[in-house]
Amino acid sequence: MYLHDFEYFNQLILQKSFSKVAAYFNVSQPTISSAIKRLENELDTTLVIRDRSHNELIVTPSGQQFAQHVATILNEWRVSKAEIERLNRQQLFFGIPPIIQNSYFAKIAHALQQRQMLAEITLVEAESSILRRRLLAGEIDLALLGTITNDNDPELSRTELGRSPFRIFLSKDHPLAQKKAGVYFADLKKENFIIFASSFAHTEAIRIMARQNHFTPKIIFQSHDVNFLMNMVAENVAITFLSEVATPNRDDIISIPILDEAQPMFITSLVYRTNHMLTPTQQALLGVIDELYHH
Amino acid sequence: MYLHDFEYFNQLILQKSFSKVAAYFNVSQPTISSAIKRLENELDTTLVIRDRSHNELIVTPSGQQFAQHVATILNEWRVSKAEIERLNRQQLFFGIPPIIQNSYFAKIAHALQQRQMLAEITLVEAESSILRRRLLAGEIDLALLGTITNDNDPELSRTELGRSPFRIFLSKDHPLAQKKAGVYFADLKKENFIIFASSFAHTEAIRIMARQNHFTPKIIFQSHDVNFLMNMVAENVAITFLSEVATPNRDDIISIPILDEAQPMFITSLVYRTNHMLTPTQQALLGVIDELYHH
DNA sequence: AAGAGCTTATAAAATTATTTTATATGTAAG
DNA sequence: CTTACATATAAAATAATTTTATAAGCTCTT
Repeated sequence: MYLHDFEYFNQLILQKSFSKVAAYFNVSQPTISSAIKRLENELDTTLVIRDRSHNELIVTPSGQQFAQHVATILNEWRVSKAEIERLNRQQLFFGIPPIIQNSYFAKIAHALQQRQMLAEITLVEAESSILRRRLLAGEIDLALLGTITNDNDPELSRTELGRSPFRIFLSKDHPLAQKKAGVYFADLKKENFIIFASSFAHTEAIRIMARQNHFTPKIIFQSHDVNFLMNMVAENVAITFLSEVATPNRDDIISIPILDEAQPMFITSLVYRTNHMLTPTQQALLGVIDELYHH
Repeated sequence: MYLHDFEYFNQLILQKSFSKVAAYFNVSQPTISSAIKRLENELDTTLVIRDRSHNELIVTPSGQQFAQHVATILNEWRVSKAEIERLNRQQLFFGIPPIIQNSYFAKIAHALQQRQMLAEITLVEAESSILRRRLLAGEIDLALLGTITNDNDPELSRTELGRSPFRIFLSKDHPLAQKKAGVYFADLKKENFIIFASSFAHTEAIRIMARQNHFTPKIIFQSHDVNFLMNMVAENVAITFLSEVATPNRDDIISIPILDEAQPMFITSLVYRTNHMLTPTQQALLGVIDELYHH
């Protein structure tokens, strides 16, 4: 039984055509026929029904069940290859979302440089939801993720590093800047918002606040760049809603808390695949991050 | 790349000897040599170091990492085969631990018989921890499990059906039988216990109570048979500690609650593999069980 | 209703890959 | 220095898959 047979079957389920799968793999059509027949013999079942009268391919319950397992097997095999390649190159792919990068990576990088570990780390900058997907696909080894729920994929191991509330960021000249004690979200009905679009957690958080308060905030602009966002805020064009970890180090912007009883929290977690073996470097990185967050 | 190569590698990690693995699979020794070399070429890495000076086999970090994935892949493949075989035979292997069987299976069986589903179900009677292992190995499809924690394996999907406290069961002639309101566990220091040994949840629960109360109960006998246990209790030989679901339908035995503030709960859950596809029969069974528990 | 066009199946030949056989090499122990 | 044990190597044998060529089933068209 060749591993190839699994690839063939997987594509057959996706493409529902023997000949298209053959074209896809640059093999002849009978190759696919015999591969599927091999699998059916091995499993002693019918995986697909070739309904030529309606020119369609019906996947039997066995076939559907098997497709699930095949997807797992092929993913595991691809993850192996990617993971071992990085292991050989002594490269750790470390995912970090922009918001967290802005606030934490300078510190993390400094600590890593002291330990001469920076060269082994390749930074992958992407939004948390994308990093999550790439972790599952084995493309990155370790990631910091920002979320607002505690949900976890079974294949991922997650350690919560901290949680911070969301705040309102506004120009020091904005009238609300005086309200150091904070504001209720409902008080922001008339405000212009500029929001951070590159984080599922942030867009989701603002959606939750909006629904709880039964109004739609006036969003005049969305940006994927926190710096640009902050510049706009400093110019008093609009206010923004960001997690506390995004607090910029500048004196023309004030942040005030939100006083609503129920509000989402921005959870920062360190995540890796459950069946990923941590190398010494990776364990050291975990230690560095743990220290930075907890001491 | 043959699937066989994964089996060879897996055994090599376990047996740490090329020739022993060859003997294990009834193939010649060079077969293993070349299989491992194939894998090493494919992954472009060294998986094992043949240290002939010390006559030992060292598994490299890549090899260890890969071994993890290989174990997953092979398990998935075996699960596929077992699962599809049952699917073809229209057989559902349903695991149930003795305690839960005693209290619930009569009702479940009755409901299933009404729906003419009993013939499709093969009952697997075993302790929860064994059922859990067999679920993971793909040997059974669905199980009721009794636990005292909410911990869950990532590969298993678990639905909590109910939780019940533990109680003390004693003869109607036992002095404590008058204490209908219940007793504190600490009051049982002088009592003779006979305990149910076939349930990790039960032995664990009594251990927890013992530790909390800083004493070791006087266990005069352990049994794997709840009926025998109850007969001993009826004879006033000893008292026992069981979850409420085990309550027998007989009038010579009294059960009283435990009054301790902190005490474990016996959680009954319905469990199946996350990537297991539910057949119509299985969905119907889920419905039956859900109805019995919640209505 | 016959043929074109599309899809999948079948069988034999060709190809490719793995396994065996036979042997070599390296190391420890006697 | 020889034996024993473990793994590697190379060529031959074997086994498996893939290709080629062709058939068969079905729909649609003319």
